[in-house]
Amino acid sequence: MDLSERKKKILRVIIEHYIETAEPVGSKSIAATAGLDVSPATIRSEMADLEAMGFLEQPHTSAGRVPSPQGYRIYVNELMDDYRLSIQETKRLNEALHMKIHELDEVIGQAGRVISQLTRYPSFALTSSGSKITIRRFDLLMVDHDAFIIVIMTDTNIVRNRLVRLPTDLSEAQLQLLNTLLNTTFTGLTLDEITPELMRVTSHAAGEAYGLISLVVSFAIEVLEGLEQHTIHTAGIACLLSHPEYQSLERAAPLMNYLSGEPDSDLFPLPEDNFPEILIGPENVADALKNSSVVMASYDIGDGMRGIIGVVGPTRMDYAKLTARLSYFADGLSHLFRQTELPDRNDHKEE
Amino acid sequence: MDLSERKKKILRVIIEHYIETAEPVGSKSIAATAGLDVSPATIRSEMADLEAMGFLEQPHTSAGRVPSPQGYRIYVNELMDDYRLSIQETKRLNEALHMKIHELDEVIGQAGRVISQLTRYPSFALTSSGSKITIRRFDLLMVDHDAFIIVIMTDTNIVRNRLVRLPTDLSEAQLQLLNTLLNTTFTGLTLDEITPELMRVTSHAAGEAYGLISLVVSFAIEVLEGLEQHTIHTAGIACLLSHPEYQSLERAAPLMNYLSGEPDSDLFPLPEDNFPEILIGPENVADALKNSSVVMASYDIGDGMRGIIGVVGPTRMDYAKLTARLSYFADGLSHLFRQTELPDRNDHKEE
DNA sequence: CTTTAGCACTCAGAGATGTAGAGTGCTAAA
DNA sequence: TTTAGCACTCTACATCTCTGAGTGCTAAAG
Repeated sequence: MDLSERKKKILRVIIEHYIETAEPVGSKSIAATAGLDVSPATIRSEMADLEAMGFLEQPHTSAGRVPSPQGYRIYVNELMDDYRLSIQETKRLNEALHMKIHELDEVIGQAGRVISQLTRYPSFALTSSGSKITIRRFDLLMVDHDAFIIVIMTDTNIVRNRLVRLPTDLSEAQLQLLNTLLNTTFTGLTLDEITPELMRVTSHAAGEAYGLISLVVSFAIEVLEGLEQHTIHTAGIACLLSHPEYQSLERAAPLMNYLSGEPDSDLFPLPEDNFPEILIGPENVADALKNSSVVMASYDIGDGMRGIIGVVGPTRMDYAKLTARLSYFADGLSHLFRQTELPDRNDHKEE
Repeated sequence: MDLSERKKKILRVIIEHYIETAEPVGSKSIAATAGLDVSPATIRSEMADLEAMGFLEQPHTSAGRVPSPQGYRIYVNELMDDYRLSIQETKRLNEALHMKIHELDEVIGQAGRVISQLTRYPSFALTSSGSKITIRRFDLLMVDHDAFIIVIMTDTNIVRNRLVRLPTDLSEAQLQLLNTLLNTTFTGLTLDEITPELMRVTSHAAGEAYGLISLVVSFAIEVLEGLEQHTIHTAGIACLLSHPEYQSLERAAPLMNYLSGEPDSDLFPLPEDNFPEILIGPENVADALKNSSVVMASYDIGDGMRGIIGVVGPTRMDYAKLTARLSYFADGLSHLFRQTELPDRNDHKEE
């Protein structure tokens, strides 16, 4: 992109002005604001050029200019300054990061809710396991003559349990037998490797504990499926309504519907590096997002899993501020997961 | 309430008409619709009476009448026919009830989402434990020289777990000791009975396993707190936007904000009997709900716990249909919990 | 006493009209 | 290349009118 310095400056001023006011920007206000000492007329001809290049759009003839998605893109890539978080902001973020790590799902959801509150945009949160998950160990705990608890732990250190009540009685010895059988046969297998075939063979070997094997293993399958499925959590959908671009229901309703019905998690590509990812308008895959933007960051959960957290809003968002906040928060989450105890983080973020 | 038969009939027709069309009802359309052969003029004077009694309201002089909350209340209490679910509806409801019982929280949430889809209203779901919950048993599972899993089971048969990693090593024997200590000292206690005092005393008795006791017990406390706290799940908030009364943002935004920020669960009184509860407009405690109605039903989870599921919508809702659906669904959930396996329910619901 | 027809009255909503203001593009001069 | 000037365009807002639905009241009829 070979834009003259002046064009760059003008584009940048327009975008930042528009991000703040949400109203089309006219040549006059630019001439007044910008450090460049030229008349509105000059700005006008530059703006006409920028529009011809596709970086600006005009809602109608007598309105000012509005950035196009490509305009935002070039702004994000080349023009935008890094935003330095203020001390208050880091403080708030650190406070928000003071959460206890319980169930993984809970943390994910909680993180989303917090981010939504902090940014005043709807948020989404999901996890992504890089590799295939397997069961590391089974434990069966007898609680009653006809009931026991299955405890399953994956190689990613996630623990799930279920209470099972049986129609028939059960001896401690049986349960022991079953337990060792499970641990020798079904550990270290991915979802694909647990075939009905294998289950049948093992069941026969188990003798009287026949039905129990399939009971436990199908719970294991459920767990693995659940973990690979990456359900996506959304929070703060109502935040949309506070932004001027969603004052009309025609604009707000489709997006809200999309977000509240579980959006397809495949549509959010995992940011590869640790830097936040920005998807502007039509860069989004999902139709419902074509008029909106997504900013997201990823964090390390440990054990080969990553989490993604992001916000959805109008294309007119303060990308600089949002990426700064999100990546700080994501970093904080990584720390949190790495050492369960959050370290003092009074330091400012250094780019 | 001593309303003449004719007044009752007129009120009923007005309400049902309004529920269908969402538009103020005029005397003419009533005269045409209703089975009573009187002229619009007569209807008018009756309507004037009904308005004076507080059952109808007039948006403005030249509009028709609209039911007041009291009008709905009398309709719900006295005038409304029981709605008989159609075969398709029972079918759909039964299909929706074909869900697997995993984690309790999951079922609660799932039920809410399903109800929202079926009714096209936002839904909420929560649980309520009648009595105090206690821990029934502890299990500690060693997974590594420096890590173990805490498994806790409540007297309400809820099982929760957590993986704990320690800075120091740990022997199997220590864990055994700890386990028996926990089971003898901390079972059967309510949240209030687990005092810091008790923890300190027991910790000393534990000797070297000092810190571990408090680790496990504080997890137990977390679990108990979590269960007593009744977090409320909401789903399908965006459904609001499809109803005419929420076309304007001033009406929709406060309610959506209320629902998406976690509403206070105390504001939803537990329906005492098994019949659905209806709260019309100002009958609601929460300010945000004063212009809306809530219909809810409760179901039996077992072990002294009940679940509540309900929908939120405009006061103009088809209460007959909603109560029928909700109570059918709630009954289904009760069955589901009672026997984990849903029985054939091809029968229609008998009042 | 109740019901009905007739009639004047009220008021929201849809259209039409006018105006103000912001912003533009073009042209010609600096 | 930049700038001032100017005619032009178009939205937003306010005002106005008109229409139609629905009412309440009154007086006559059952």
